[in-house]
Amino acid sequence: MTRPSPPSGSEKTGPDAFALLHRGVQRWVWERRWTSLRPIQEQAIRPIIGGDTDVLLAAATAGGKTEAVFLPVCSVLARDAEHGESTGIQAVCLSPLKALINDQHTRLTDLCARIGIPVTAWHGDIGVIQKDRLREEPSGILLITPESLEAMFVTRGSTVARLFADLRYIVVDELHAFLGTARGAQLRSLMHRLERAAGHRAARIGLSATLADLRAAAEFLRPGEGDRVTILEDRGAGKQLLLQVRGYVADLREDAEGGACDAATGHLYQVVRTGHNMVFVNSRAEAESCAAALSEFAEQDRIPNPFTPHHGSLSAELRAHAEQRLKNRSAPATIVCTATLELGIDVGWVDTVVQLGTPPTVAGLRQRLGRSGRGSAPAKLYVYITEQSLPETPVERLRLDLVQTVAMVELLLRRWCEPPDLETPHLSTLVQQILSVLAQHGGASALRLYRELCADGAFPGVDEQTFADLLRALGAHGIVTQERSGLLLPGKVGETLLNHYSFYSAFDTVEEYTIATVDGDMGTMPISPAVDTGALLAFGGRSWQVVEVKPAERRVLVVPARGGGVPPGFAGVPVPVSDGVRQHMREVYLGTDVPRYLDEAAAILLEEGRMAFREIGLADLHVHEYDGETLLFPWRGDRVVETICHLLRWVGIKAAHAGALVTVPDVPPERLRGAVSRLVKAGPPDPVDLAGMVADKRRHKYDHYLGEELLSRSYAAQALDVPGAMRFLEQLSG
DNA sequence: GACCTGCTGCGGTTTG
Repeated sequence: MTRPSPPSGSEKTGPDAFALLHRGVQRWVWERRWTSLRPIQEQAIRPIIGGDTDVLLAAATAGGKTEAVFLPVCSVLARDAEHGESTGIQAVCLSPLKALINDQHTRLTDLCARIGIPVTAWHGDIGVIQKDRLREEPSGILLITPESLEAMFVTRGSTVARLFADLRYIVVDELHAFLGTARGAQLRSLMHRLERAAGHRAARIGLSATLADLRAAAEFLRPGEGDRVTILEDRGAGKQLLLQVRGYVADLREDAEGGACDAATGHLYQVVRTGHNMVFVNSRAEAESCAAALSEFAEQDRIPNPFTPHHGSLSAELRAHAEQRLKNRSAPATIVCTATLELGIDVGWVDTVVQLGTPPTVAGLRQRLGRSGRGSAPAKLYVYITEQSLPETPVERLRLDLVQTVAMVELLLRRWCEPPDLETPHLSTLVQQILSVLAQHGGASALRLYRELCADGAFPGVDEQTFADLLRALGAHGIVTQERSGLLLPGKVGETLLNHYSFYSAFDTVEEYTIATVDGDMGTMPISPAVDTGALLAFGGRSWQVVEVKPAERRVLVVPARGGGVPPGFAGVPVPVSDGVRQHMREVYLGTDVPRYLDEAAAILLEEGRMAFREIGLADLHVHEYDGETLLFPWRGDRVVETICHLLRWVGIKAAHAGALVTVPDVPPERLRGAVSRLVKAGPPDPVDLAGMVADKRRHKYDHYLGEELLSRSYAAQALDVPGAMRFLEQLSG
């Protein structure tokens, strides 16, 4: 066969970056007939082969990140193998999804087989045979979830040091998915514990979507040394974006199925009835009802139904089937999905991305948009916003959904996105990690625990005093117990937690029913609200009738029905709106220009919102009286708004958080101002005291073992912003 | 009205 000339180098990396790759790896690249490596792939070779620096690689989905990491990693491993130097797993790749691991396993197997490096995929669906094989002969590359790695520490702690003795690289896939989350705190701790078990540092390599603050991501990757991480970014060629925000009005009070909703769905149908498209919605119920509504249009048109719902309550099989339909280019296919398809699961390029309703976050909107634009074709995004007809209340007149959407699109175009909270210690996850370390070593001293978990910043911000307080609280709850020698062991409750498989995840989930048909399980639904025999359900894009509920087995049996199903009552918590978005909403109200990406109806809605903003007098005031209630408009994120409510309650005023605003019943503006002035004069309470007043402070899996004092401190740090709230109250009183 | 993610070990039954 003919050999194309090797890919050429760029100025920045020198002409011989490709030459640094192992011969077997070079051969594999030639066989792929790649005419050149992408810039980020070339830039990554030198620092990764050098092995003496951590690397953060940021590029859009399908930007070739996986190869950028594994061409050099495999080169190093292949050379080691030739010198017979390795006796253990040399590279661990931590990934947030099982589907991504399967994907990567397929992609890497061919390259690695070529150079004789074993690749092992390891997660809950992988059989015990493959796992045993790796435990007996540890070597090569391990692709694993944080939860499975956690399980390895807990159930076979004594073997970890041997398995990872030769560890050179820790790769984190989709790093942005971990930032600022419980799972992220766990991941950080696991990386730290891996290096401690190995007895040396490994080069950490993070793969991320392009995010606004890559320095913050670097700091997450190597706490305390983020400024020494090598950052490689491929911002792409600045792909052209075709964007339209479409406005609709619907009278929600009279008929939820009203005419304007149909108008929006009717237009949407015309946009997505052909080609390959993704419609993102903000809830699982909406994914079901929207897919059903679109399917009805298809039925009326007598065309094969191209619409499939996709969300987290559907079984893995049904989801894989939907993904397969979208990938298959021979027939039109449109998937109606929630955030499940934001992460990097490969569904190929799609023609058009649609967002129904306000996007959840700017970062999420960017991820969703990134799915569109095949090759050099422009990315195409439609956003549909439905506001109420005949608005009466200030909230209705302000057209908040549309204005929030405009603010988010503007921020997206400026490359801004929500900053993750990386500073606050995640005490719930620290509880999990304490138990895990005790299981790993069969007990440990308090000092060893502190060194292993908190030193070097795996849990930044946890000082020795806080750690001691935490251990005391855990002792009081039977999570840990102390021997006379001082050795800490899991307590009775701790043992129970450790012995159940649900221990390995850092996040919490509620128990659910499995929805079962004669052909197999379709997915899950909440146990509450209760479902009765005979009820009609819309699920997986079809209608079903419940024939039996088996509470003991946690199963609901269903049979196909002819239609009329309603989506199950999925439970959920709101996604908080960030400070940056709310502050920019105020700018949008104060502005006068009408963005070109608004259709006529959306432009009218924006003008209506701006007019209401001026009429209510919000340009100068942040307070308004309506229908016996005083309304406050802080134009700040949900965290600040929530804190304002707590501060008002602190001085005896009943205040409620309602989206962007605070409502205060039965207190006229003047009296409220007086109370706020006194609060400002007296100065704010200690945030921990303020938190102490909050009835239910539990937010994370193990929060209820923290004890009142630590829980208040944790809540104050994570959920409150007292300085931010005081700034608004000072404006109000001033 | 409101996202997503993950999971061991063992005992039992069935099948070739």
